[in-house]
Amino acid sequence: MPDSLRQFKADIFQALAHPTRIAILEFLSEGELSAGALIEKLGMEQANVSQHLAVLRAKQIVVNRKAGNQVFYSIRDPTIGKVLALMRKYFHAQLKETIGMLDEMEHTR
Amino acid sequence: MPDSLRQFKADIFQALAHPTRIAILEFLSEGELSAGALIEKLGMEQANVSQHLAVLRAKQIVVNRKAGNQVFYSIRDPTIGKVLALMRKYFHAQLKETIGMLDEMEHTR
DNA sequence: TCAGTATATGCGAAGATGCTAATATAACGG
DNA sequence: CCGTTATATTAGCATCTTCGCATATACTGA
Repeated sequence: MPDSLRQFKADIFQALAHPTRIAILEFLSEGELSAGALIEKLGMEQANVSQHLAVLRAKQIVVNRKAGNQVFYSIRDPTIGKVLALMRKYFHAQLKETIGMLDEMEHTR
Repeated sequence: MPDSLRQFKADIFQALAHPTRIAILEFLSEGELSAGALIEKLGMEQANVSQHLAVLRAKQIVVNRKAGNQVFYSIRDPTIGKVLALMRKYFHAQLKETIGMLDEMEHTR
């Protein structure tokens, strides 16, 4: 695989590599939301959220639609949602494994 | 979802957010490899590859096994491989969309 | 024990990222 | 046109990341 493809993937992962942006995508995975609605749900500075949205826009992970005064955001490709779902699964697997290890330690103590 | 979970996911994505580390994982997805083999396949500085491996180790994305002189690495959870496969699919979808746009521009020119 | 091979780690420079505060742009109602 | 609301952008600072270089550690065979 050419390095440019890997760079592309790395860029997408980089865009996902922030808790706030993950939160934004999780909210958006349930449907379109205005920037203001996101700001309220996240409870963060307006400028900060706007910057995170800019990152997601730059990588074309989200698209926006202007409606009068407001800007509505949505996830462009549902595959991104699947990636997040897989990560959830991954997290659970890791958690179970950790618990299993703790269990074993408990028994062999 | 609590923020700690999002932080966890973000940390994993951060670990994936580098072309070299993606290359490493792609090589490892075909099976266990020694650090030396990876260095050769990647054609990069030994110390650099070792640092990237350290990042992947820290997030427990890869595990290592010592065998005499060498250290063999492998992917701990195949879910990570699935995430990479999904990203490949995502890339193709994006590519197709871009080509489609170019096509349209061509026709309406 | 010593030389050689394989791998990891520490350090400093250069660049990227994320935050806050301030400011800019755009659309609306009056 | 004016003030207000919604959103984006800029600037400055602190922190993190990545790299190359040097060095450390660990194992092997003589």
